[in-house]
Amino acid sequence: MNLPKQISDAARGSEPKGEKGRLRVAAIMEAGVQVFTEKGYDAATMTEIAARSGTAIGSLYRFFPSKESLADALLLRYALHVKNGLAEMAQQVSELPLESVADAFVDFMLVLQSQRSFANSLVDARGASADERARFREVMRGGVADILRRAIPGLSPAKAKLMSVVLLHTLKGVVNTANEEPAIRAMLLTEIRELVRIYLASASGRG
Amino acid sequence: MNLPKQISDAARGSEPKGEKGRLRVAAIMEAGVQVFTEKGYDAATMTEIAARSGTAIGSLYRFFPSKESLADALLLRYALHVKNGLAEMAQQVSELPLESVADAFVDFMLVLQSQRSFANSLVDARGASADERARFREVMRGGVADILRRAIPGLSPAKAKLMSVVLLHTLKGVVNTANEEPAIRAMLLTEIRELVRIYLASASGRG
Amino acid sequence: MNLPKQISDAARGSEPKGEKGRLRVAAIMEAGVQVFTEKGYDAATMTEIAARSGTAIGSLYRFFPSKESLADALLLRYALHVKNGLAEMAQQVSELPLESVADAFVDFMLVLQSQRSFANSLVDARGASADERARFREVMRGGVADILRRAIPGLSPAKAKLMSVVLLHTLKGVVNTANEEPAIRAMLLTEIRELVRIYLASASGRG
Amino acid sequence: MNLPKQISDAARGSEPKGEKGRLRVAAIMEAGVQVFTEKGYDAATMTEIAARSGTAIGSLYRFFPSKESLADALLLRYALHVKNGLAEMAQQVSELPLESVADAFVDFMLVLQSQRSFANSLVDARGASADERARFREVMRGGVADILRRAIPGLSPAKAKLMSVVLLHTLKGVVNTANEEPAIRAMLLTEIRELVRIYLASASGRG
DNA sequence: GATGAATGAGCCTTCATTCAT
DNA sequence: AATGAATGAAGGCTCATTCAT
Repeated sequence: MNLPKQISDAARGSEPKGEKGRLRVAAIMEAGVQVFTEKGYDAATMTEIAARSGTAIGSLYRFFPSKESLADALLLRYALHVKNGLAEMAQQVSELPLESVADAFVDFMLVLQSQRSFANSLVDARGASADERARFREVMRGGVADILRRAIPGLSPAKAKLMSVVLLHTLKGVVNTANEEPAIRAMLLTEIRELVRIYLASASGRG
Repeated sequence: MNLPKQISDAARGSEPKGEKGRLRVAAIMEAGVQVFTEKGYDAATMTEIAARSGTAIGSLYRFFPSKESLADALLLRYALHVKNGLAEMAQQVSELPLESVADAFVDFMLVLQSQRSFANSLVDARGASADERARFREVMRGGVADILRRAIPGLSPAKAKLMSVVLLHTLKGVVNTANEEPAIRAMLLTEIRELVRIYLASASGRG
Repeated sequence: MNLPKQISDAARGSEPKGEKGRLRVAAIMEAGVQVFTEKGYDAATMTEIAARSGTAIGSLYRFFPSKESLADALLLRYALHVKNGLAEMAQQVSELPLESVADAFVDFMLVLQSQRSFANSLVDARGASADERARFREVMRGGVADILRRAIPGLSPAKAKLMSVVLLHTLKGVVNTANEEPAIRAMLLTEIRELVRIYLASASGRG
Repeated sequence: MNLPKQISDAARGSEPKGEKGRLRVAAIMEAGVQVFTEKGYDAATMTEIAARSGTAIGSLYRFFPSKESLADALLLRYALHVKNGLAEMAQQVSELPLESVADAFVDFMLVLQSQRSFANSLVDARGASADERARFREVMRGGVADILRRAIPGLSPAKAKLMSVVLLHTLKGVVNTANEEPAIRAMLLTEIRELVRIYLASASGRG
């Protein structure tokens, strides 16, 4: 796919050079996350990403042959990250009361947060390729749907999928609170927690 | 501010030229909405907006001295539009059962929809100025908060404001459903309606 | 096709602005011929062509939306020029002795000369679009074949076409002599004249 | 000059490394011919040439310190090759009827053909240095002139040189036929043979 | 000596904005 | 006031060449 060339090389074995390459890729990706987050996909420039990561523009293009490929890689990495997180959550969820599950969702978004808002720009602003964006959405929805079915026994797969879409959107609200003043933000988070809680409760009742 | 120059002129009195100017501004704004919606803020070009509105690029710049100012004006107009809609809703809301209020919110978003997604691009993609975006948010929140207080007697202003933020975000989900397949979309809307309903009900109970 | 936008505009009527545009297009094309000739298609830069024609790079792109389109336009113009020249020659040819026809061919190439070598770069170096290059070749061959049939009664169309290819190539040699020292060049031209002469004579005999 | 450094080294004596070096140089040159032929001088990249020859880019630059130097070396080698071919032809030519000499020229170009078109790119596209290109031309002309004097007794050196230029250009037409459809091509070749034949015959008569 | 990651000048192209007409 | 040609900064991207390992 759009994985950086170096990553696939590095996957085969990690010589000293691979090590340096990996560091560089990491630096670029970090810079990418930063710049995309700050400016949005279109306004972000490869030159700035290169500069911010201490890389020559040519080197950046060595690892990511296009702006889109960088966005894709970032999105993919993030998707993987989230997937793992959700998988973990899935394993603990069956033993948790529904309220805690709600909290877990919110907390999960809180943890992602910083890495998250850039994902929003890439997904919303058509930054990444259509494919990658679709994949991303699917991963998110699948992971959440899975948790929901464990948390709410008897929930049909279809219903879980539906809920995952709505829930995911609601949780996106958590990230958006980042722009509010701290005091307000805290209250907003509480409010969102409450909303998620009653959503799950309701579904549990209905289901 | 970023109001079109002609608008302030026109405010003073409407000579034939003012009339023509108003028409032209309207045409530009319509074209602006179209192009921003289709391409997003960054990818939209002033030249295309001018062409699409049958205006010379120079004239466009006479009315809107920068791309951002056009985005600002569009956002402002939209905010006003929404404000009115919400104000209308506010007047009917006190006599409605809470479920109907929930539906009204969703239906309202559905009505806005087309005009709405462009607003999202401008707000999310930093198309408009930070000021205008903030103003936009405030208008939305204020209007919704007002409705909430009427729909749910005893709701404190602060709580209403808080809820408006969360509710607004949830309702944004309505617009996003536009990308889903029709069958799925219908179910998603139902799901969102349900969520809004229980949210209001819960607030009513808690309040 | 790839005609400069301004040219088609100007074709409709020539207002003062059209006049300026035409001048500018002419300047650009002249600079294009120069630079393409000196450096070849690939090594030529749009920036230099712009500078050499006293045009801002943006303006250049207003008239010729891509490097290739400029090359195409240049080739087309040249093709038209040659076509006319050949058509003219065609009308005088039936009354001329074969030797004079041969000379006419060589002289014709001599006249074209300066404009010619750039055409060679564009055609040989894949500078222009494949279409335009094919069209160019066809025009040249058709024109020459036509002349041949008038000059050599009884020449079949197929044979004329064949001969036009060979003759055209031979005549290309005239242009190449431009790099030789004057004294040598004169003798080379005489030699080529002789070759063309005997080629025509032979064909006349054979035909 | 632009000879590969290793070649001069190798000239002194051939240690194992010299042997390996010579192989490598050969591989690079082969790849160079391929890539230059396929893409033309400008579009060819050193990286691809390196890859195609199984050589590290750094090594390529050890042998050929610049793209131009590689082109020069290729042209030189080709010139030598042609020189030998012409020398061979020269020895058989005195016993051949003039028609066969004409055919021999055409056949010779046919044989070179594949290696030839790359030379055209390098020479026409200014790929190689001006010096090397001049040298190349001289070699070709000298070789052909020599043959001409043997084939046509009494031909003055000056006249032979003159004819060689014209003849060489005509023969270049043989290579160009490669782009035509096979049926057409066959006829073109016949036509060229005929032209060369009468050219030689004429010179023989005149001489 | 071999390797290939790193470099950065420079290319083609776009587009917001200006200003002469 | 209207027009649209002109401008040039800036962006994404390529590739010849270098140099640390």
